[in-house]
Amino acid sequence: MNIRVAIFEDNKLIRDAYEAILSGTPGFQCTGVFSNCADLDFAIRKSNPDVVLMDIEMPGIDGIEATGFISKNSPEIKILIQTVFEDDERIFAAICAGASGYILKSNGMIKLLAAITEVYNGGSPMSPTIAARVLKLFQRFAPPPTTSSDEYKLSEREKEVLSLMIEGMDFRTIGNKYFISYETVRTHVKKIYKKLHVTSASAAVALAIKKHLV
Amino acid sequence: MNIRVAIFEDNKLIRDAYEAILSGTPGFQCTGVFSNCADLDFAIRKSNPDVVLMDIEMPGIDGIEATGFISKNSPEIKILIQTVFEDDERIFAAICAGASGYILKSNGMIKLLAAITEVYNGGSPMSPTIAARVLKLFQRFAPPPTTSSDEYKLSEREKEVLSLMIEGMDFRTIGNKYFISYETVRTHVKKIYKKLHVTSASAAVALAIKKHLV
DNA sequence: TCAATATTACCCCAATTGGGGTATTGAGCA
DNA sequence: TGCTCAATACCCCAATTGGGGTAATATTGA
Repeated sequence: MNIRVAIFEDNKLIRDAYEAILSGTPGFQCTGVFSNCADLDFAIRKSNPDVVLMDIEMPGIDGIEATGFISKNSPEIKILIQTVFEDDERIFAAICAGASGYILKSNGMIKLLAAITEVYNGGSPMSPTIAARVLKLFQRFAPPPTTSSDEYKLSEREKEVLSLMIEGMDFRTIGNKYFISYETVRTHVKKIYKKLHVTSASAAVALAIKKHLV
Repeated sequence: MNIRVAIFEDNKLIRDAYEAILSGTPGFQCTGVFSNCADLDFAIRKSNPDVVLMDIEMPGIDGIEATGFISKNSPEIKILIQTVFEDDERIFAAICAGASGYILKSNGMIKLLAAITEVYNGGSPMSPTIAARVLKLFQRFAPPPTTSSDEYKLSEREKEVLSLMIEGMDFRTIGNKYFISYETVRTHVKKIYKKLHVTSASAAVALAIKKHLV
């Protein structure tokens, strides 16, 4: 199966080069080439891509706006940002908009193909310089010392039960899911509450989500 | 000029392999090999590295603690985390501790050398899978994106009540907080459930947190 | 090997919750 | 001026939850 790639790039030379490379490489398939995001919705539906190769700098709707639109409406599509810039603002905006990868145009065609494959497979290729900026941004925005999540030492079963509580299931339904009795679920829940120092499902769920215990 | 590298790794086989590779490759120099972080301060002063290759899983002081210590006391030293694990908690902790790069042990020796060079030059090499997790973590802490919090059209009072439910308060306590009766709180809660299409406090709390309704 | 823990399961009982009503007051709006 | 809706408050009742036990089995760890 080929990886279906749609290209958004305003520079004709680069655009044609990308298209040629993708069309000429086994495993890849260029299903759409666009010089702007004017009719983005149509472009996406028409090209039906697995991966979008997105230039940030474009006239009209820019690549970050377009990224936000695509990731909101078609979250299954991976978006690989391509740019000549590496400033914090754009990186930050692109990530928040839902970009899956962020590489520099200077990286060359072989790396580009590798990056496309990686985003397709769920990874997030980033140039090391980009990654360095992401880490710095991360450290800046990171919340105060969160308690290490297995601080509470929940057992595997307890985590499973807790995760279904987060889905809003009642104890009987949880029991059915795991083929254990209602009373057993209750036993687990009681232990969870003791370990988390809470006395209600709401508080347990809130804590679990906030501290990412599951 | 060689890149001076100190190795912290408890597995002797891996440790020796790293040392051999580094010693045998032009441009690199292994200035210290340590099986634990017992005398970390001394180890760093003695080996005076440009780059520390740090294993996360180590007996005694683990790699993350050690990373925090080094980056605090010698911020000019780059720390490249090496691990077999790729769970969010460790990645997050390592980044916050000041790691410059985070790669998987399965990545192989050639990539290891490339990664060392990249951290030395100020980049942050990351496996694409690691990077994907970092981006997800990032998006989690970044500004509340899509969720138009008034999607569900909760009234102000309802949002207030919901926010206290997230704190794990029971209805009576919530009533006392806002100087309204227990029954009124229940009335609000019922309306909240209808608006959110849930039937339990847990589900309401989970939805509220996930979609940033409050 | 012995102790601790995880997982399973049940009992009892009080408290809370979920869902269905009804009703009054006041604000905002056509 | 009616109409709608938010906010307040109460009633009833069934179901679920929270907290306290006890106990068997299996696995783990020291």
